[in-house]
Amino acid sequence: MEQTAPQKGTVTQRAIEQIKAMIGEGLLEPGQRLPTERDLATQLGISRSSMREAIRALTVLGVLEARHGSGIYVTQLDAGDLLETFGVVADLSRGPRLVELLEVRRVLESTATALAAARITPGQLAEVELHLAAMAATDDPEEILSHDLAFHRAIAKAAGNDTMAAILDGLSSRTFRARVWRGYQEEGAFERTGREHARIHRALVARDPEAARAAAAAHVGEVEAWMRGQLDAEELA
Amino acid sequence: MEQTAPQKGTVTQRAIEQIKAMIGEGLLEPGQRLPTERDLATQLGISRSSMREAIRALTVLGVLEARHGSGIYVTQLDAGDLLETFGVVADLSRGPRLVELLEVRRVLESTATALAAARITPGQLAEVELHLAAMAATDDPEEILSHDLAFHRAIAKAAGNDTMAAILDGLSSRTFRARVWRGYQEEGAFERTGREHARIHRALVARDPEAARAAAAAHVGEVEAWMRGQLDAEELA
DNA sequence: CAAGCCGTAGTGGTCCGACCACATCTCTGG
DNA sequence: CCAGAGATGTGGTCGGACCACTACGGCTTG
Repeated sequence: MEQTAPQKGTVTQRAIEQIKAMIGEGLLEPGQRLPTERDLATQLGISRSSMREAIRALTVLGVLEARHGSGIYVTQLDAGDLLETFGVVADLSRGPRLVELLEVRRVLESTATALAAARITPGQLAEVELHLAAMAATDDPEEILSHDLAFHRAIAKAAGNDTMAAILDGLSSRTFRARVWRGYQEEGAFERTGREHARIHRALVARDPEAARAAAAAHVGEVEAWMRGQLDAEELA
Repeated sequence: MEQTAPQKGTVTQRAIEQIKAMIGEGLLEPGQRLPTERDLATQLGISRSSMREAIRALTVLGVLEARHGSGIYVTQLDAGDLLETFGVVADLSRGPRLVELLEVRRVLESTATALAAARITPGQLAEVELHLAAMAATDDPEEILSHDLAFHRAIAKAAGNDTMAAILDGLSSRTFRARVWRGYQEEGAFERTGREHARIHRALVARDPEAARAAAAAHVGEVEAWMRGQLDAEELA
């Protein structure tokens, strides 16, 4: 009698689409609490198991958030929430795709750095300098990695485009970065990296977008070139 | 006794990480078939329900693919597979974030178009021209939309960076594009769009990367400006 | 002998009902 | 008035049953 959906795909898939549609149509606002799993399952006419799978799917996509004992909530739908999954791409990529990833990062990072040079506030600049100093003050690779990430993240944030910053964040996921640094440090590339960071910093201080763009592009380009070299070496082996 | 994992997070979450790790470490190759859900659940010491949720999660991430009656397989892990989820970002974004999305797209699309101008093959150029002609030959908005998407997709593909192409694809998801076109056509912007496409095409034929970059940036920039105008109008209302 | 049909075993898909772990509110006792 | 103990409701996990579909093999048939 009530034939709302004409049977396409699995029930779970349908449930995912329906909830997504509800959010898209504004029926569910960011931060809002959803009915319980049991109620939702009843409403959509499916079992709780299937509903749970749908919820799990939307959870990993950063659309929903399940709090044990409390309920299911729509996330803020921030760029960061939705783009968190981007990290798995970097983690699971290998070979030629790593170069492609770096190519994309070079394009975005140089643009973001240029924008940051024009827009960065004194407070944001101070944070950038903090990470820069921290990197120079230690020899612990783990710590350097952390501040390297934070350094670029702070710059991306200062560019004023959260979406771009979130993508860059995913493009530089921790495990991805760690893989690069591991082989990187054996070639005594720390000094050169430090110089490149300093160059980027100078451009930000000078509020020179063109210089910032060039410095950032060169910085990522170095890693890119190194990665290409690694791939060629592997091929010969 | 055998305390392999020291209880962190939910069981399902752990299962997701474990399978992801297996793939990351090369224990599971692209295209390979996994054990059955029942066996996997036993191996990881969890129930089938939890295992199914983990599989569902990795499925929506484009890492695994479940074929009813056949088994579970690792995808090719292509950029397209992994970045399919990117579309939901575009679908669920609203307001200012749409502008940010277009800003990212402008940066990437202009770069991709420039690369395409340098690398495009005659065959690829022919496909681009096919969609260009198809757009000019019809008045059906639906069909124009399809060929508009295909036009840009073909160019991105010709740039030779599949990852970048996949991101651009997500950035121009169908529903996102449809929303723009709907209001766009009321302002008789078809002609201008046509001219912009022609300009891009000329640059490709001339194999002029700089011209291609400029044309693509201007093209996306137009949409960007229109979107900004829409937002301002909404604010006043 | 070869080609096609068909049955069967095995797989993912769905459902159910029970119980556990945790968060939150309420009610009690000081 | 407040702190703590309990009750309630929520998501998390489990086990088992059955359905829908695929793939494979043997069987029939030409």
